[in-house]
Amino acid sequence: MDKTAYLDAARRHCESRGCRLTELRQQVLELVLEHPGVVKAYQVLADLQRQRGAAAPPTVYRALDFLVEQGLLHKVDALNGFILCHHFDCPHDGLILVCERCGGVEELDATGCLSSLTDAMGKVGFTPRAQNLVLTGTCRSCQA
Amino acid sequence: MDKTAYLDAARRHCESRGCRLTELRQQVLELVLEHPGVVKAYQVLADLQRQRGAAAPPTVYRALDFLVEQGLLHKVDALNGFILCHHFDCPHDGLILVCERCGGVEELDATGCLSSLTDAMGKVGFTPRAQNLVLTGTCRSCQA
DNA sequence: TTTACGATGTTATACAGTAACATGTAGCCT
DNA sequence: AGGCTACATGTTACTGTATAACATCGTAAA
Repeated sequence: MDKTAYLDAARRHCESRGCRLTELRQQVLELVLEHPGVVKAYQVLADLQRQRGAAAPPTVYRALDFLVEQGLLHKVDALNGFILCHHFDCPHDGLILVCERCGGVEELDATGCLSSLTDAMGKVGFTPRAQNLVLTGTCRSCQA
Repeated sequence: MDKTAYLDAARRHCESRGCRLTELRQQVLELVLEHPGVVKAYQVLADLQRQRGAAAPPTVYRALDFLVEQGLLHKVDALNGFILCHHFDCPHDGLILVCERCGGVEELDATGCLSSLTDAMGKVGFTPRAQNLVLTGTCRSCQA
C-alpha cells in the first residue's frame, strides 16, 4: 500500500468512527510515516516546526493521542515513542516487537499465543487495555 | 512474610549476588513497601526528603535502578512507576497486571501462558528484555 | 444569526530521567 | 600506617516527556 492509499484508508477509517482526520492530524501522521520504526513526540514536534514555523508540545500530543485512539498508532511505553499500526482496519491479536537498540519494529501474528494469556487474565476478571501487545527487547541483528 | 523478614530476605538475596543492600537502598525499598501498588520515583523522592531533609533525583533513581536490577522491583513503563516483586528468589515467568484506575497490582504465574509467546519470539531471533511481563488494564473491581 | 462544539493555538509549568563531577567510605595491598 | 582501588553517595545542572489552563477559531446545527 503506497502512501496516498494509506492516508485515504486512514481517513476513511476515522470517518467511519465518526471522527475527522484533519489537516494537522494527517500532517502528523505523515511525519510518523517518514520514520522507519519508533518515533518520539518531540521528534515529530521538531519536524512539524520545520514545516509550519511554530508548534508547541500540546499540538503534537493531541494529534498523537488522537491517532492512537483511532488505532492508527501504538504507543511504546518502554521507549516513550510511537509506531505505526498497519492493520488498523482488521482488528486481531498482534504481537509487536520493538528493538531497543535499532528501534526496528517487527509484527507477529500471535493470536494463538495470546489466547492462553487472555484466558488467564479473564479468570481473574482483568481486562487488558490494548489488544496489541507491545514488547521491547533485542532483535536478531542487534544481538551483538 | 512480615516486613523485617522480607527485608532480611532481600538483603540475603543481594548478598548472594555479590551486592550490598546499603542503608540508603534499604530505606528506599522500605518506602516502596509502604505503598500498596504502583509507586512513582518522585513520590519516593518526596518521602525520602521528609526522612533525611535533603535528597536529589539521582539518589532515588540510583537506588531504584539497583533494586530493579536485583529483581526486587519491577518497572512499569506504562505508568512511569515501580512495583514490588514478591518471588524475587524463585525466578519464574510472571505476569503482572496493573490496574490503571486503582493502581492495584496482581501477579499471576504465567509460565505456561508465556512459553508459546517466547517460542514465537525465539523463532524470529528476538530476545525480550524482561522475564516478567507487565500489562496494564482494568481490574475486576474497577470494571464499573 | 446565534449557539454549541470540536479543533487548534499559546503560555506556563509539572513530571521524569540523566550527565558530569565532587566527595565519602570500606577493603585491600605493600 | 599509608596509599590504592572500587563502589556508593552527594550535588548541580540540565534534557526530555507530558499536561493544565485558558484563548481563539471554524463549522455545522438550531
